[in-house]
Amino acid sequence: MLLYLQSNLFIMKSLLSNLKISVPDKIYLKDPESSKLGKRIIEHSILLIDKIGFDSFTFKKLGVEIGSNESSIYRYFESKHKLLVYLTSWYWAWIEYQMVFTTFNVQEPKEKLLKAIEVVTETIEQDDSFSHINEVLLNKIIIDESSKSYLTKEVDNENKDGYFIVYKRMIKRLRNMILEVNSDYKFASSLASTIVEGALHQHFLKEHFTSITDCNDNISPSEFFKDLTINAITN
Amino acid sequence: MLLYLQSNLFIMKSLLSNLKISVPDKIYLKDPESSKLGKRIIEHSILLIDKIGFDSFTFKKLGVEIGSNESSIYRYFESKHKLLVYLTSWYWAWIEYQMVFTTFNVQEPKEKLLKAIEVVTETIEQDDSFSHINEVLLNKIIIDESSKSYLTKEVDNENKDGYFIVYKRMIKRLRNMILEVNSDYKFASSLASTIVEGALHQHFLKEHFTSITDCNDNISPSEFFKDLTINAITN
DNA sequence: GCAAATATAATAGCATTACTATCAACCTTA
DNA sequence: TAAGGTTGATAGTAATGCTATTATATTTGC
Repeated sequence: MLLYLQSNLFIMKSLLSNLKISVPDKIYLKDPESSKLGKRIIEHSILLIDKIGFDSFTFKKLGVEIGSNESSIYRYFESKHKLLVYLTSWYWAWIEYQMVFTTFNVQEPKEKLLKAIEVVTETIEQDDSFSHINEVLLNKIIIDESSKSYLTKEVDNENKDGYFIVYKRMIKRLRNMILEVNSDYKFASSLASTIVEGALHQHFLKEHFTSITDCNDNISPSEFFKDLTINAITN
Repeated sequence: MLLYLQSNLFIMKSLLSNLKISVPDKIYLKDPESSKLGKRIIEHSILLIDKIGFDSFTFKKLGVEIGSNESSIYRYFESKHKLLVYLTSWYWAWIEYQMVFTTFNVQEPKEKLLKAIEVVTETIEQDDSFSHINEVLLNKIIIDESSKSYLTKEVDNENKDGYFIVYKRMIKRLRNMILEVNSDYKFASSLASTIVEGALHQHFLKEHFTSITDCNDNISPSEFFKDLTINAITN
């Protein structure tokens, strides 16, 4: 199955190189995909946030990193918060694409669901379709920082403005696959959101709080959540 | 069972009024429980963080709120981050106490586990044992802000210094109760940590992202996690 | 009841942050 | 070649996250 997944990934990557991951345009002032500087902002923001953490990250420091001016970065994003929202949206849109592609031709609902869970919970492998984006580091940022994008006093307004649609849409797809296996299951949405956030959390724990997780180099969060899901919905 | 739980709570509260919730002393410079000002700092930090959010919260604003000086607050806590770590430790120690007390005399492992899950996942009711602490608001803060206490570049050092032992100890108790029901279950630690963080997350979703949760006024996160746990570990 | 010790308040100061504004330079492309 | 848009440089501002110093209360121990 791993081999199958990998060859799938190969086909998908060649497809993706002609595609643009679509992020809601309210998030940015100017589309960073539309210019060289914009791409450098995305590329180096990922490197810098991974290096010093989102809390210490500033546009001034990013400016130094890309040999550009702070004020130029402000022309793309209103604030570092919006940049984080952009990065998380991009990430989930990319995961969503992989999820849809990987499960598209799978008939058996259970097999389909398990593949989808794998896509959202597995450790990320480098994808070279988007040369300026380091997906491995972006995944680390999602694990360490993404919850800060919605744990704010402005969530409800930003949610109304569509900042989190990609994330919610991806979770709804997962919920639907759960319901395809068992349409009587009462908690499909909660299970889907628990799988996604829970997997990020288990990845965090295996790096920092090893005593309260079973996940490590041998047991992956993916394994745990596949077992959990199957037991929860099939009886 | 609800009645039984409530009478238990009554006995527990009278007990608690003679007890002090113990928080690791590395977290503070001066024990806020040791003075009137210290207690005012805790009391009003809960009110103010709930009101304006942790990101906008500053010691200067808190000083205004309690009619005291910024520099006086700095004598109790090095930073607002440490104050958050203090509040979360206090909260989990309080939950841990309720968990131990509520399950103490319960013989049947499954019943014991279900009661423990209820304690960690249910919406909090006001507890008047600690007059300066509003547990309902503190619970809201835990839902909205607690992950910021460990999602930092300093986690590993702070973890070594024991900042998170209360939290980890509470999760280990829950893991042990899972193992008492089924000692062969392979993911007891991951399940315990998923229940605790997952419940906070579901509480957040039912307030802000209702489309990706099944939880609402009729279905509680507690119900979901009890069902999930039983299906996961019994077969 | 008074002195000593301790806690708190007031003020100032400082580097950094998170921006905004202005203007100049440059680079396209019609 | 003029016009429009993009980027860079510089400056400025209010707020943040502290530290330091000194003065004033308050508690306590004798």
